[in-house]
Amino acid sequence: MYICSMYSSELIKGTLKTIILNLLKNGDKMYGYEITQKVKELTSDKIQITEGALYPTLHALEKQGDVITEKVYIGKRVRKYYILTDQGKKTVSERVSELTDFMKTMKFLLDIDGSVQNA
Amino acid sequence: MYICSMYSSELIKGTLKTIILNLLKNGDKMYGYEITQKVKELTSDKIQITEGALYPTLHALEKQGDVITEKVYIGKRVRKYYILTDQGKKTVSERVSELTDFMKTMKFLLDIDGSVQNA
DNA sequence: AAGCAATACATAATTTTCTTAGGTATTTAT
DNA sequence: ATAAATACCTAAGAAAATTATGTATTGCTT
Repeated sequence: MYICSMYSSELIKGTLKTIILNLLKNGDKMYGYEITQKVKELTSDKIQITEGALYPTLHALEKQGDVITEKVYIGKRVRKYYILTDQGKKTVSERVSELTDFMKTMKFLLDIDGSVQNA
Repeated sequence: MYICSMYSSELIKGTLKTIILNLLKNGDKMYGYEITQKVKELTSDKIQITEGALYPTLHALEKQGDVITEKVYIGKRVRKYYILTDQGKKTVSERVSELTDFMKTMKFLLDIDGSVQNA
């Protein structure tokens, strides 16, 4: 899984596209490595995206038209920036709403018996 | 995926064990079919566990010692009840805490840029 | 200057987990 | 009678991650 340090490997999957798209939401262009570092930083190392998960996902997002890319050379080293398309913007809000709704449903489902979770 | 009606097939995976274990938390013994119906009912049809996902998961939970089973015959039809073990109780609280924490992390990660989600 | 860590990209084999599709059989409602 | 609901199960395939590689540049340390 792309989560290494904190969460068990079976817990949550399928949120990677949502995480990536959401980071690009406000028009920032970001490159792959930058995304991994940003997520790591924002979550205090709780979520660490591995490269084996990241790059195939970025390529899939490009293929389905949610992002376009822009290569930039920093010296001899290449950086591939990812920018959200208009379609991508639609996808982000759909995905985030969906995830928000799912989390509400899960919260209800897990608290339903009356016991209160420590959080 | 085991979610049919509402959530996209890529969104969330890996929460099935947590859902099942949590339903058994307060000592209720439940059988497979009952679990699918309970989840369907509690989530207003938003989450529908398919049998192809359910039974292998139940067998895995038994194998790893989180539940034990008890066969009961209702007429000629068999029901296999699942009951949480002491180890299972530990697993539930770990899983639920983990999921709760992950959802908090995700919420922070998705709201970080200042925009407010409609929920 | 050598060597290691960090930066930056990428793919491939494997594993896990779910979907889809199939199978058996009993009970209840029409 | 026959269809729908109840109740169990497995197997083939797909999707998404993990783990293990690979390449190459840049910066830091000794």
